[in-house]
Amino acid sequence: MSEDTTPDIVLSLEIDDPALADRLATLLGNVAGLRLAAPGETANATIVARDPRVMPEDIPLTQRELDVLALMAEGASNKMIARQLNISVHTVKFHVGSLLDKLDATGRTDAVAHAARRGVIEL
Amino acid sequence: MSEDTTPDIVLSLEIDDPALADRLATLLGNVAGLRLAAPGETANATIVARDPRVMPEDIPLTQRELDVLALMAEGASNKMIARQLNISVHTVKFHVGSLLDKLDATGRTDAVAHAARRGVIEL
DNA sequence: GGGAAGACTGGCCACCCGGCCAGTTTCGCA
DNA sequence: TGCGAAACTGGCCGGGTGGCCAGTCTTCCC
Repeated sequence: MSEDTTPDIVLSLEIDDPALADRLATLLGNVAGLRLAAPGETANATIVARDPRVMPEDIPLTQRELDVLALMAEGASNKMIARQLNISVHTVKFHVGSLLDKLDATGRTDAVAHAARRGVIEL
Repeated sequence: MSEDTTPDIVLSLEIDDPALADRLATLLGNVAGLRLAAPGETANATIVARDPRVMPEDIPLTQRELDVLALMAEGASNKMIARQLNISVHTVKFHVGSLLDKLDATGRTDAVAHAARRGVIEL
């Protein structure tokens, strides 16, 4: 049945919602040139869906907090952030404190992890 | 054309490889019940493909280092990690030091960010 | 005019972090 | 049997972090 050099595209599904996963599997099963990955098979691409219940509201961070957060994610210390942003270390601490508060984090590492999880920043 | 309550599933594409993205777009464009997302539209699911060239070598971390790393990503302090793993704070520091070394990080926040980027851990 | 929010700064302080030194034990492999 | 790797522990210490207090300035809005 095949023709030449182009094999099927192999897709894997990572969908939280069982109903959606089912519909997709059914629809994609009938598409020529596509194939769903067998268990353990490495796919060319993955279809993902974040459960909408998981990301409720986005956190209202100010521009300055985003600036600080981005540098934190780069592993910068308060001193380095202060230099980069041309503000005092005290001000950096002030913004970091707000971030820990808003992101419900216990420390800067936790804050970066939370922010990445919620899509506030991209690692 | 429509029938009842079931709208099309909206898919967005996030594919590094232009050729693959093109093939998928073509194939999926002809599937009834599916639709590709318009720019800015929120999709039900996203098709992603990580460029294999992007993840070269994996870092040889020991089991214990992975344990520590996972807890670090949760925002745990050295003391908390020590309690969790039933080892001394000194030993935790020892493993953290190795992690900073292997992950080429300047601090624990940087280490977690690097590890997440390289797929060593999942946030 | 008064209030609220954001950005900014300072001092102070307990605690944490990371790097240095040193050591022990256990395990697998040559 | 020795040798390295991994895991584990200790002391020490400079610097970083986070929380508390206090304040100023600007901007926006009622």
